Amino acid sequence: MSTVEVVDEEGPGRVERRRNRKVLDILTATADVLAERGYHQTNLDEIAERLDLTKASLYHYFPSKDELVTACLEWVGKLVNDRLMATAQNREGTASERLTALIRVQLDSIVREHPQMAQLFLQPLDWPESYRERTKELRKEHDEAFRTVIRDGIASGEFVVEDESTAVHCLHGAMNYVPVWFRAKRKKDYETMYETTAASLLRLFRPPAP
Amino acid sequence: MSTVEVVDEEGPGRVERRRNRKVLDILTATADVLAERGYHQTNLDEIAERLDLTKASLYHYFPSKDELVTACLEWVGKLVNDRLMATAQNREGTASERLTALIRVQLDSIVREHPQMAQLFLQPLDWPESYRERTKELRKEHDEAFRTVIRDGIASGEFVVEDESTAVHCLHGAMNYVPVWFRAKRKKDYETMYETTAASLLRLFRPPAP
Amino acid sequence: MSTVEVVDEEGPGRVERRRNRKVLDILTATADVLAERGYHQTNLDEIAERLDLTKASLYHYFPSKDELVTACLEWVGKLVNDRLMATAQNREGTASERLTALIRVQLDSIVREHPQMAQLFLQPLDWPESYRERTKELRKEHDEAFRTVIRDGIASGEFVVEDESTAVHCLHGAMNYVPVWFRAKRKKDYETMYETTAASLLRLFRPPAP
Amino acid sequence: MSTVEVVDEEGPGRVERRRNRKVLDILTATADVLAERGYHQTNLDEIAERLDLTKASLYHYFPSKDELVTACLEWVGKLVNDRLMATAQNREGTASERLTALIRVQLDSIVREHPQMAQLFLQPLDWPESYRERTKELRKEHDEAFRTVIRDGIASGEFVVEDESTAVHCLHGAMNYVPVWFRAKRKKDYETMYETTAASLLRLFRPPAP
DNA sequence: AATGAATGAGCGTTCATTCAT
DNA sequence: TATGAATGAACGCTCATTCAT
Repeated sequence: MSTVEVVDEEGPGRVERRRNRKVLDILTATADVLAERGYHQTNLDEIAERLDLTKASLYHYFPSKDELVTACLEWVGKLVNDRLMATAQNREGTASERLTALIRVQLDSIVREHPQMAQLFLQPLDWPESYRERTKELRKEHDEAFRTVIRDGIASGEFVVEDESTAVHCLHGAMNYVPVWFRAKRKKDYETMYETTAASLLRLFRPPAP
Repeated sequence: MSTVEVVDEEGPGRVERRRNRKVLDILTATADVLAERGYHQTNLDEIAERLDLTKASLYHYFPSKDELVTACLEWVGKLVNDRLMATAQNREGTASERLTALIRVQLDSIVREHPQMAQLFLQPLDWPESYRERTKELRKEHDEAFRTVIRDGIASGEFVVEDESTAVHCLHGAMNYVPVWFRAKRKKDYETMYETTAASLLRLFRPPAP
Repeated sequence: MSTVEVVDEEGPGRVERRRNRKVLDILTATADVLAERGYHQTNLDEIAERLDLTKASLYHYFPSKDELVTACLEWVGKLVNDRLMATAQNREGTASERLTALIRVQLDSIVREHPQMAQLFLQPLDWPESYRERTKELRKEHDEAFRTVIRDGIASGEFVVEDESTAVHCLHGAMNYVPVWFRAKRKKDYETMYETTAASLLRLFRPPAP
Repeated sequence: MSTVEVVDEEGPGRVERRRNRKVLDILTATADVLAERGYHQTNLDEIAERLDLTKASLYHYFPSKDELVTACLEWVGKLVNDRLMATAQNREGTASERLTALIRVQLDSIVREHPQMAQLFLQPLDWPESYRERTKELRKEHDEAFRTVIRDGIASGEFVVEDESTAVHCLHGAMNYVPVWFRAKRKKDYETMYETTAASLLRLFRPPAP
């Protein structure tokens, strides 16, 4: 029962496709509720209700609340990581341009697409311990996407940091905090925020004035 | 029952002093449990047990769990804000030196003194809505401590930012994220981390190389 | 839908034979799970899984869990009763020899062949009331097999009892208790246990020393 | 929180006495429901209802259903064992008289006083594994009460058995089965049944006629 | 005949809150 | 002031049963 594997919409049979579609629906609803209420105020009844299902039906797809939430985080995490990886591996442009692109992808993901994603990185104390382990790999991949570009920048002399890890952590902390303070009124606001925030954060890596 | 007012150890009568001392004990225990377990895994039984009290007794001092936690956050928040304010108002030294000092105070507070404080700023989704409002004032004060110095720096030309608010938010996000990734093994580690982190974050405000 | 009738492998048509074979498979699997887990820990999913079926498919053969379990008990009960009856009706040998044979058949059935059978007689309180009634006939037949021989023994003076019913109940209680305490390590152990237990229980009927 | 210790009605303070009395009430109600419905059909709501309590209130006295049931079995088991021990240690009379007394005590306990006690020894498969371990000590004590007298009888030549363990197991099996088949109509019936059953079972140990 | 999906009813457990003493 | 007792509301989870395909 591989419900926790990231879902592949291309199942062979009709039945599997139906099931996968349903799993996707459930993951989407779960992501929504998580985003609105947070983990502890997310209960299975609410998720089920949004899907016009009963709580018990969710257990046909996921064996527990924790597995459901984990699957949800892994699913969204994978989506984000894929975008980041694709962006990171594009070696055109300066390190600054590439890092800016990464920051924009990340901000777009956690602010607009999947507001709850930030939680994945913030790792609140009162989430079940299991999540930390289950999403370790995701966080590692995520980190690597950024480190790849940053190390390229350092190697080429375009970036200068006192301590790489510290700088990267500060970058992540600052990015993941954005959903807390940013509220868009118009669509244009997102773009402006991405621009300004990326410019600000780039300074963590660009050499300072003497 | 103005339990949410910050407690003043100097009450007029003997009885009130006794009560205030007890309230302080409760707040301390609450802060400890919050720091260890996080909000949702913090239950009144555990707080009471640490105080050799019963759950019911807590209700003589705080009318609800939310009030208790709020009072706790306000108490700790006040302590931090006071330290920050004192630091911010000391106008000796360059803006960089003063901002560095602020960052060190903040990191020391949320990493070493009151690990749960960071939650106050991260505002997890699944905390009761009320906290956000109740701690608004605290966050404003806190923000102002930093803004005071940063504006001085900008005014004097020592600091240069594209957007002040964005830079400040990034600073806060990065600082509050530190408890998530930093683990000290020796006492000395704190000092080193303060140093490196402050140096890193200062770049958000120092003029970049052309 | 006479699923509770004992299944006769010789159905007229091909289709019925197929069906009857399937019913037998289901009963066998049910008996296994009942024996391993006991009634309340037996769920339809587990039975279905062992048959490479789904829970829903079981409902094509039995209208409810209770009917399935009842049918299972009746099936196994019939098997045991048939063996007992055949043994009881063989009038060769002394009453002691014939009773010993019955005891061995019964022990062999409930300890080795169908460990769950004992439950049929122990009638645990928390089984649905219906079982008691549905298996009444079986218990009666079962009882009669033993009574036949015992009465013969009493009539011939070989057996002497204060109260026949009491002695028979004691016999049953003692036999059905064997699965609780007996654990075989080698095949030979069964034989030894049959021997010793039968010898012990025979005393309930043999005339005591004066 | 020693709720599982056998309750001592003599607590020092008034509060403790009140609590112990309540614990006893709960154990009694639990024993009743267990006796009527069996373990799996016993739910906390029913126990609570009989006590004019809510399910949640039970958790002030016992941390889980399993602990409650275990405590109940241990409580009743202790009562029976104490009676048995006292009877066994009285060395007056012949071994037959002493064993008869033990059998009467046991029958009285499981048929009249605590009908559910028999379950303790029958160890149904579908009870949680934990019970088997938790009540091991009780069963051992129980067994020893009988063995003491039986060994005395064997030593003095009054009893003769092929295999002591087998005989004792048969005795237990037969005794614990009594609640299944015996229904008293008048008070006198108990006495008659004790008499007849004890006489019958004694044969397991008395030397058989040659 | 077979099954995936769905569900209702039920259960054990947790916990903030209330109240009489 | 302190507390033991009690509780209602909620939640995660299980499972026999039903039904459309």
